[in-house]
Amino acid sequence: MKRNSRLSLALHTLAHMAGNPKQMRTSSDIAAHMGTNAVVVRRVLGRLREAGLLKSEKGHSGGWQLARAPEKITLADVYTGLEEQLIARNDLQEQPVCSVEHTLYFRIFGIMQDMEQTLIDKLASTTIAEISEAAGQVHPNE
Amino acid sequence: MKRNSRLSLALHTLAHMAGNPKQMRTSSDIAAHMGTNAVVVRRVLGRLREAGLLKSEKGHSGGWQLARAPEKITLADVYTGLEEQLIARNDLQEQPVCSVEHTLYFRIFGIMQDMEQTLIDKLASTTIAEISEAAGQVHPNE
DNA sequence: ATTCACGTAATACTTATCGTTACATTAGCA
DNA sequence: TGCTAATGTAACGATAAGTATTACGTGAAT
Repeated sequence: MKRNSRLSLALHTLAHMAGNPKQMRTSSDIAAHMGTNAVVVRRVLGRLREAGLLKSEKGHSGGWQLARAPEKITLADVYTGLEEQLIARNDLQEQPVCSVEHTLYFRIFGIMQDMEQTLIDKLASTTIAEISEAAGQVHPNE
Repeated sequence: MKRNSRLSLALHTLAHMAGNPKQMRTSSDIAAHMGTNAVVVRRVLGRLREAGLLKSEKGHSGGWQLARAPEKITLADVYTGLEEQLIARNDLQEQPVCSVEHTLYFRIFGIMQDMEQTLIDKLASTTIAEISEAAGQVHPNE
């Protein structure tokens, strides 16, 4: 078990979808490809649906699809859609009383905020369509 | 309990030490101030001793001290001394077979490596002496 | 010698994440 | 209308990382 594999799972799945946006994929099929469980897939992709990146349909012939063109979905969209906060997570406890800790808190907090934004900027420069193309489409149906 | 409080603990402790470098501090006293256990303190500070930032002495009147002037210890020294890898940790599994995953892996890996270096650069611009001064030395003996 | 401090192994505790099961809901299809 | 296949979610268990605690060995000062 890895810590925080949600982003990998999401990016990997959407990059595949970018290779064939029309195709409807079930959480079960996706889970098999990713080596995990269908419920886990639905949990992760559910967040991206709320973020407007994916559509899901219930019932027979239901499943998952991109909600918009893969050229218009960046890696940053996926990252922020998951509300990950990989860097600037607030385990920098509550407001400290000690003046040294207080000073450190704000210095580090500021740096982490900058870093978080830098990461998003870097991720924003690549779309899932580019990933799909770069991968060479070895499996055009996936 | 917080996840990865080692860096906070280390920075906080060293910033205090910067305010009065001559003073010898016991892991017990430090632990009391930080709200943790003496063994935890020794574990964390032990890494910084190996990194050459601290000296420790056993026996009566033993304890911990900075190994060099606080003006010559940056936040980056502390970070790298702990070998933290806050960002670029390798929970990006082994070499993937799937071409899409492979492509993603290298793209993300490259970004994370850049981020890690960026973080170190940012931390390197501040010394623990500066933190101590900015904190206003409310408690000159700590 | 005794005491005080570090060094470290072993173990338990806590928390986040992931995996699994179970069941309700919804939509197509015969 | 029932059956099947899919999502949506709650509940619970399993695992791993981090931290806390206990215990004991070692070294140095008094």
